[in-house]
Parts: sequence; structure tokens; C-alpha cells
Amino acid sequence: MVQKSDQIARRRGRPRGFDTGEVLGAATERFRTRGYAGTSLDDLVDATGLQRPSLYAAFGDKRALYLATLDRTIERAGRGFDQLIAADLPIRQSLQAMFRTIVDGYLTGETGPSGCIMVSTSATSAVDDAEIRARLAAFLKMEDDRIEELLVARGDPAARAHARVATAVIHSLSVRARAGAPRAELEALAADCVALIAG
Amino acid sequence: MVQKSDQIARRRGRPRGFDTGEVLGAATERFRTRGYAGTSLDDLVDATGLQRPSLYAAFGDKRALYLATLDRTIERAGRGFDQLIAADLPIRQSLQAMFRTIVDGYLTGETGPSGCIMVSTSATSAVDDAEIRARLAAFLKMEDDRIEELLVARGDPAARAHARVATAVIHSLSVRARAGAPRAELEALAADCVALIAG
DNA sequence: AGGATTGTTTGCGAGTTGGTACAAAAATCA
DNA sequence: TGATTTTTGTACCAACTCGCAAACAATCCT
Repeated sequence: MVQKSDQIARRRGRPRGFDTGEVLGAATERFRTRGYAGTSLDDLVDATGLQRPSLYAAFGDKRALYLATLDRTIERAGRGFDQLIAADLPIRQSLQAMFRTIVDGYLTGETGPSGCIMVSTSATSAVDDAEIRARLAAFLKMEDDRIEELLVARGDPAARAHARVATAVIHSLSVRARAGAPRAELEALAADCVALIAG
Repeated sequence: MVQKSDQIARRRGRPRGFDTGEVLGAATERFRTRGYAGTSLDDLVDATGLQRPSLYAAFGDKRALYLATLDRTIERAGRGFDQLIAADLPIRQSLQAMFRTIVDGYLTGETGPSGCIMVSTSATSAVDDAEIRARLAAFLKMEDDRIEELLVARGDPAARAHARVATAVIHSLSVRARAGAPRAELEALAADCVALIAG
């Protein structure tokens, strides 16, 4: 009872040779490019550097790992919106900053622009899998709510409708990024949306 | 040279026991619910009623069949927009009719609301497959162009920007439908979009 | 009728899939 | 030190994957 947690409560057996967050990030990237059904265990071993048994011990089976990547994505995206709201910029600047971050992220990817794992990948598996569908629904609600909250705080009288449309534009940006649309096209759509809401 | 095409140019051997269009439609539905990677040959045999060799003889391998379903979808959607433009209704009514048709379609599906095969399914496979990506890009361009054309014909001075945003809302409707959003939610988003453009 | 041509059915085989058993390895505890 | 606990690496398995070969069936042509 003396050294309750000397460092980080030293565990008993052999220590893990990997960081859970990093592994989850690597798995997310692979799932984002190939989708759930299109990603094999060999893919995940290749992406994470872990062997199958390590993956299974740490996360459970393939589906549980996928769900974990979705949860991680929802959390991180939520924190992003929180920061944006806290920055307390005027409507136009808030939306511009939001779209800038989103477009930048959507244009990244292992083999090409990969958009959003929730909007453009989990959606494929959502119809026949209730847990994936629930995560996607939670993500969409989070987006709608946070953007509406942001617009309400700035005194937008049509906050609700504007938030829904802004979210819709986010979704479209993901689809268009995966279709190979050039950055300028994505930025133009974002600018059109900002003009429509804040212009 | 006399009976060039007595009926429909009677072919040589054993006649096909199926209608190509119907089979393509059945395959489309299965691909729409499960995605490309998530649909097996057994699934397609089950959905179409054809045996593997018949599928292969008529369409080629699984990927070629998938590409055929995408092409069919693009064609049919294009015809839908053509009809809408030809109807020559005012802006508000045109958009309302468009969204009504789209929402109705997106809420259908083999096992639940399945949205759009292009937006919410082909997008998953588009990153690593150039031909699928090209089809998706062509589909998006078709949507953008047709809606812009419609708005230009009605004298909308911001036709281009409005068309992009309307297309974005269409994409979001597909994602939301697959997430299990109720009809009222989809209709509300559509109404918000119409109000923003034509209000 | 009989040959030619095309479509259909059965069955299979090579490769890949997700998942696991088992032993070696690396740490803590006594 | 040796026993215990946890992680890691190797190898494997049963099930499923896509695709195809070969025999059979149905039509047209002469």
C-alpha cells in the first residue's frame, strides 16, 4: 500500500511492446482506406506491426477493433469541435476554420484522399450491423449538435437549419475527396456553404 | 438479308433464361446493401437466382458486374434528372419533387434504408480502385451539372453555388438514411435546403 | 433428323479468410 | 534464485473466397 502507483502502476507480466493509441491510429487509417469488409487481418498486421494474437488480446476480434477505431474517431472529432467552439470566433471565421481543418484531413490517406471513415466507410457496413449503425448515428448527431451549438452561440437565428446544411456539406466533402476531387473544388464548395450561411 | 431482324434478331443457341436488366437490378440491390467487398459470389447467386457460370458469361467477374451496376445506376439517375428538368416547374417545386423522389428511394432497401449505392457504397471502394473512382466522379459531376442546369433554366443567379449545396444535401441524405434516420429527419433537411435556395 | 451453338448445372480446386493453440520471451513477485 | 503472469511469435485450422472445367440442356441451322 506504500507504492500504490510508483509510475503508472507497474503491471505484472511482460510489458506491451506497443502503444494502444498508436496501434488504434494505424488500424483506423487502414480501415479508412479499405473499409471494414475490404480490410483483412493480414492488412491490419501489416498496418499496425502487431501479430494477430497481440491484436486479439488487446482489442478482441476484427469487428471489435473496428468499433474501437470508430469510437476513437468520434471522440477526437468531438474534441475538435469543442476547440472550435471555445475559440469563440465570429460565424464566418468559425466555419472557415472548420472547413479548412476538415478539407486538410480529408485529403490525407495511405493511398490517396480518403475523406471520413464514418461518413464514407462505416456507412457501407451500417445497414446490416446495428452497432456500426449506432456509431454512425451518434457521430452524425454529434456533428449536427456541435455546429448548431456554435451557431446559436453566435446568435444565428436559423442555427438549426444552417447547422444541418453545413453538416451536409461536410459529408459531401468526404464523398468528393474519395472521388478524387481536387482541393480547389472542395474549398469552393466550402466557401459556397459559408457564403450561404454567413453571407 | 431479307429478315434482317424478324423479331429481335433471334440468336443462335439456347436462349437465356433471365432478363439482363432484372439481374442487374437484383445485383445492384445486393451491392447497395452490403457494398462491393461485403458481397460474395454466393450473395449474388442468391440475389439474382443465377448460377456462377451464368453470371460470369453474361457480365464477367465480380468486379465487372459491380461496375455494370454502377453504370446502370448513373444512367437511371441521369434520366431521372432529365425528367425533372423537362417538367419545367418553378425552382421550389422542382427541388421539392427532386428531394421527394430521392428520400423515397433512399429509404428502401433489402434489410433497411440503404441510401445511394454511389455515394455510400462505391465511395468505400473508390480510394483503391481507379475505375470505381472514375464512376463515382462521373456520378457526382452528373448531379452537379444537372441541378445547376435546372437552376440556370429557372434564372437562379447563384445557380452554381446553389447546385453544389443541393448536391451536398443529397449526399448527406444518403449517409443519414443508412444511419437509420427517420423519414421526418430527412424531409426536414430537404426542406431546409429548399428554403435556403429558393426562399 | 443431326450438327452447331449457346446457356445452365454440378462440382471442384487453389488461395484467402478470421481466429486460435502452443511454446518461447520478458517482465514481476517471493 | 525460481515461480508466476502477461505478451509475443510460429504455425496451424476450418470455413469461405472467387473463379473455372466439364458435362448436360435447349435452341437454331441445314
